[in-house]
Amino acid sequence: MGNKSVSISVVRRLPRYYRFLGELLNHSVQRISSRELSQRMGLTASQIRQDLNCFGGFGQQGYGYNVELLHREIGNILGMNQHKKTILIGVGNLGRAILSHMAFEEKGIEIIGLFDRSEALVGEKIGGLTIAHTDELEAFCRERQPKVAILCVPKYTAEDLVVRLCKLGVNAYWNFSHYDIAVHHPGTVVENVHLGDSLMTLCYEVKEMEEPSAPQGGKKE
Amino acid sequence: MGNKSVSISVVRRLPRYYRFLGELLNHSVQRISSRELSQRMGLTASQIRQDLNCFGGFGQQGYGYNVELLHREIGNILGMNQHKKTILIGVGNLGRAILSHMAFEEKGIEIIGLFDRSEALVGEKIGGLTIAHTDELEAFCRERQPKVAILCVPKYTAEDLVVRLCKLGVNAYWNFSHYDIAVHHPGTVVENVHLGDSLMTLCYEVKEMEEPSAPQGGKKE
DNA sequence: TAGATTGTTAATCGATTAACAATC
DNA sequence: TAGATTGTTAATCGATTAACAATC
Repeated sequence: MGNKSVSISVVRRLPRYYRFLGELLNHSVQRISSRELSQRMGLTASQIRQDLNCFGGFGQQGYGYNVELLHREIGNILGMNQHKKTILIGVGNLGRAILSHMAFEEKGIEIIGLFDRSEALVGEKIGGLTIAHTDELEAFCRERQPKVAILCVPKYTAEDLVVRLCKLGVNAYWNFSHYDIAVHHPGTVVENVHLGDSLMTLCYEVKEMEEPSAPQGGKKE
Repeated sequence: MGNKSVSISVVRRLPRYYRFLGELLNHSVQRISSRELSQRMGLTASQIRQDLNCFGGFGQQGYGYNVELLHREIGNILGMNQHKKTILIGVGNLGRAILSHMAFEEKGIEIIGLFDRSEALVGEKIGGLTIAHTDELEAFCRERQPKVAILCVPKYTAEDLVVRLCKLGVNAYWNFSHYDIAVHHPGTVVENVHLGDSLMTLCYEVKEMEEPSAPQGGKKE
């Protein structure tokens, strides 16, 4: 079929489609047209049809899309039926929040290990898993072969960890640190969550809303 | 100067520039060319120059950019010198993680109130602020006039809260919920942090890496 | 001055939207 | 069949990259 790889813009919209379809499903909606979905989601119908057709013809002319089928298909495309062995490193506030907050299993992620470098935390149990010291990473990874790591550690810690993890065959990262994994380790798959960047973007927009595009400093006169 | 509003793609890159420049500053680097910065950041020099020139001519031909000046300018563009009155709603795991994790003041955000609807949490003190019940929102906002709300609550709670907050003049949201504020309340400024979506995007890429673009179900044959 | 590097215009590339024939 | 709505091609729009004259 010669699929040329789907653009990241499209991929990033899939989870949102998945959520909306899940809700329609909860409301027992059986079919939906691209037009109606587009109105609910604030997109164009064209875009929805284009996006979906990157992966296959899931609709039917004159009818629209079967909600349940489409929901399931997108779930499969996103790999939510998998069991990707995953470790989480850094069990501070953020790590704990993520652990308790995300529905990992239903996203195809299986957390098989927790690590921290603070002796005070090592040995503590969270959701059936015991926090191990980061010194144990090598032994653990050789035995259990995790594919994904969630990094809830500061930048300088991440830097060292990623070097070690890459050697151990971990090449996918959900990265909450400011360390630029993709730049330093090409060939890895990285999804960055830069909360600070997001907040700063909001700040910009707030400022813009209040005093629209005040010309900046700029050129000497 | 007739600034036409800067595209969101550009704005989203500003925090990253800011971080890189901050680090150069820490390493006592005084000047940098777009070319060298582009290599460090994994961008093109062209893009950096285009981006910066949306806001003014901060460089100097034959020299490059003064790191300290540029860092400060971008900080100002992002409004980091402001004191935006902000409330945080939902002081569970995620809310706490964010409170302890973000350097709010240095981003121009001043947290002036914490709210939760759980009686068990009301009265607890975190970082000098006492958690109040969400019932108090109206009284609080009328008196203190916050501009920004951070929503660390589930979707159905957010739905109700945003309606109330909009009436109270809060029109900027850092949104961790799945409620689609922008679709339902045009005129607000919203920055979504959809952790689940981010994780699912990673899952897709992991799957793609392992079994490159397996053709999907698609058309009946 | 010569060399370096910007600011800015033009060219390219990619993503979104519009249009419409195919078809259920 | 007539109406609806897809899948897909073509047109538009916007963002990125390349090129180069301006200038420090």
